[in-house]
Amino acid sequence: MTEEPYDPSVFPPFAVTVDLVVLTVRDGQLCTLLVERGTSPFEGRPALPGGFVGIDEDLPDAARRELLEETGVRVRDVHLEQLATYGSPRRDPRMRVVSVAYLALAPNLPEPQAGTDASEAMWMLVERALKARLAFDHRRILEDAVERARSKIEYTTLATAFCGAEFTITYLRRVYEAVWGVDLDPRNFHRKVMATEGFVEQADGTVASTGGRPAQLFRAGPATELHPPLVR
Amino acid sequence: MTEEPYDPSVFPPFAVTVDLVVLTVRDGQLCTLLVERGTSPFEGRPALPGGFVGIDEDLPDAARRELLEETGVRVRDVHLEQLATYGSPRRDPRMRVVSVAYLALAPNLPEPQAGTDASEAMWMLVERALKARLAFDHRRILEDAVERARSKIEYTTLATAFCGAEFTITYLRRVYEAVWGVDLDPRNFHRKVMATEGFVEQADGTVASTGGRPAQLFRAGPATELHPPLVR
DNA sequence: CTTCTTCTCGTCAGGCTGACGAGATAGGAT
DNA sequence: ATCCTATCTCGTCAGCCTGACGAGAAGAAG
Repeated sequence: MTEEPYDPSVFPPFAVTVDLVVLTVRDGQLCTLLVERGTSPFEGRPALPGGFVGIDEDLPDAARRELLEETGVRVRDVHLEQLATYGSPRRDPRMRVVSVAYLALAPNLPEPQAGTDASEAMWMLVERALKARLAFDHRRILEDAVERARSKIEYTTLATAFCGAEFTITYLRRVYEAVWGVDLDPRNFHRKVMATEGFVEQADGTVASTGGRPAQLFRAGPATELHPPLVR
Repeated sequence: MTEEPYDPSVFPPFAVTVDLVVLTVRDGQLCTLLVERGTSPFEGRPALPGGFVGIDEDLPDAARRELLEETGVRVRDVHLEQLATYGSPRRDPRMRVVSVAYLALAPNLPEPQAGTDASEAMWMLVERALKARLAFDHRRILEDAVERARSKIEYTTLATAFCGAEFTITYLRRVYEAVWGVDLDPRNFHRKVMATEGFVEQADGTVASTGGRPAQLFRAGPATELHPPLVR
């Protein structure tokens, strides 16, 4: 059952696609980017952005390209990582498709602009998207993505990927609260973040106000893992 | 760039394979299963077991089939999970291949038997395999698999997948020591495992000896996650 | 019976966490 | 100007968990 080289007839031809779960925090709530399908199957249903991988295109490149085409977002600004691969024989009724799903974590992005390729893209609350009738097996992919994000911010500094270049400790806390769906004690959270070396580092501009005492601004630090982790 | 249905010419044809990283602990050392390639490219080099996915075959089924064909191991006895997907355009010089890698954790298995399909399979110390010149990008896949296994036994009960049906706490500790490459304090490890509800449960047969006081036998318990985790 | 080995149970100091008090520093109302 | 309110930041304290390690229990070997 090993490979016979150079004869394409011996291996079955698959289509390979990438699907993207783009997560962000808008107004303190976890949102994901969806597009409305314009063609059969699942016409009119919301779906994850994605598309076919070119025959000479690397998988992460395909993910970056789709992200740019469908949302106008450059990957420079977002964290992108492979999530998992979904290849059930009947997940696409037309043909055998294996889809490599990617997870993107982005800071609060503007609403997709009409008139661009991204005009059909929209942000939806994750909570609502999980109840919607998504195309293909995209609901399952979204579930897996959210669970991945929830656990990864426990033991890595990835929560800063949801923030802009500079942010306050409170904003970082709201990210955790949105992703985990819980309330955290502001004082303990502050202590914990400041005690973790390399998680955040102080930015010069030291203030920003929301009605109370101004908060100091921070940047993401060089650390990538949290020892010990921030537990849910 | 969206899909044009029913016309196979619009999407590029890929070959899809599964590759398997089978890890086990033999003689207190972490080992992986390799096969020697009999054909070009990389003829004669050690490689991960694997092969093409059938056009109507689900990905986990293909992994189970390859595992059985190349090692004689039934998946009933092992833990199998998807690791990641590797699809660099030039990872196989013959054609465009996307490989879905699976990670299998198995209890101490017998040496593959000569005369079977698995006759070319062999166990190799992971440490040594990582220095060997593996075929394709299999070294990278093996690195990722080992790192996955190392971190997963921190916060899940998966270490029991390396044990047989019944085992001692000491054997479980040796699994951790082999996978992590560290020494653990037997007394603290024992306390920690016993304090984690559902990690292990006592088996009736209460003894087994290795020169000192007999140890009690345990089975894997119903828990799947460790709260709090066992830290490296 | 003595010695050796390994398993199992305890002890104790130090660190981390959750719960919560309280001062610091701003804007807005009177 | 002064008070009020909201938020940020720093402290306190008891309780749990961890690492380091002592010591008895239970068998094998000589």
